[in-house]
Amino acid sequence: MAPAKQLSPAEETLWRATMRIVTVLPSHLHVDLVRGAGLTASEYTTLLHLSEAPNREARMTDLARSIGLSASRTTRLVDDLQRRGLVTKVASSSDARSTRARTTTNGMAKLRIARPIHLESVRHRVLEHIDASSVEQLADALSTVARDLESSSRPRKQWVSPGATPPTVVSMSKLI
Amino acid sequence: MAPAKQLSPAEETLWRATMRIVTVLPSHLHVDLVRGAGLTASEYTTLLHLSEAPNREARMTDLARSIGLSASRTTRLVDDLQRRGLVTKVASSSDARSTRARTTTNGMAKLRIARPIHLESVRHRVLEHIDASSVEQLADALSTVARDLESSSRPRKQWVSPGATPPTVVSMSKLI
DNA sequence: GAAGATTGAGAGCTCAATCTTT
DNA sequence: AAAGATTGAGCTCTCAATCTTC
Repeated sequence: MAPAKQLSPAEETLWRATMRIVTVLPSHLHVDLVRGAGLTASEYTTLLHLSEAPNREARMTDLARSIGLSASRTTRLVDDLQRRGLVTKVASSSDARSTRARTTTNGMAKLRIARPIHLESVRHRVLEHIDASSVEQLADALSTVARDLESSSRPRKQWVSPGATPPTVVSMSKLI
Repeated sequence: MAPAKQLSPAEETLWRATMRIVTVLPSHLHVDLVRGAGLTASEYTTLLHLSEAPNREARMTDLARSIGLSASRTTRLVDDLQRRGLVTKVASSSDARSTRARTTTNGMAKLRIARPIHLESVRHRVLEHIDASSVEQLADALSTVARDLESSSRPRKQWVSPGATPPTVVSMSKLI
């Protein structure tokens, strides 16, 4: 465990930019989507993942993992989408413990409306501001970071500090 | 308004990596900080910004803007830090409307403990996985994106869809 | 009236505890 | 026991409304 070196100037620049993007981008995309299509980011992602799954359906647990939310949040999210007619929950035929979520025709229609709105948002907020010639190398570099991030220890359970165990809710406002 | 072109393969790769980073990185950094130093990401950022400000203090409104949180959230955050002795609130001498937050000696000490822990986290989670030769160009590209993100219309107020106005809370779970 | 700060209400999310089925 | 899903409690955060001072 080295004694935590300072960041080099280039690293510091990179880091501040990263933090700013990580902080600000999600809310932009979210708002664009809510305004344009009446879907939250989580709802859009849920519908998108289901739409790409075999038979347009998935187990709750698998869905939770792929959209990156907790099981409990996924339950409430899907229940809400069901109330709005965009998704249905069906009992699994092979395992009575599990529930499967499936997109309805309305859900697919909603997604077809939302998709171009979101793509436009992605272009407008990010892609337009990247030089076309550097897209490829950027894709490479960030893919590596993303992959290694996945494999690094998941930040769950277990606590090192003594005493109480504060809950792990994340916010992140411009950590530098 | 063009009819929303699809993403090219390279763009799609870049986009998925971006979304994965934006989704996963904050929670990693947050947890590393909470475990290692007993500060949330927002608390750390607050202390850091105050520590860099003239006289280690700032108006609540200015602080809110620089840490990227709402005024109300900042109020409650600072109140909590004050309860823990890391910050004090002082009345402004020039404008009776405004309150200024100032870090205490304890707050500075806490920050000195947290800083190397956070830097180690940043290196471990991100910088280590980037080739040294590409840090500079990455810094350039992301800085441009970050800058343009700042200047693009802030996603506040005003609604286009008819009827109710859903609140704008963001989550973002792997939007693709 | 507008700006600065706070309070009230409520959304999104997580963890821990629980219930059912394997 | 362990896995899948849900419920209860509680945190972070935002918007809208309010209060005070300019």
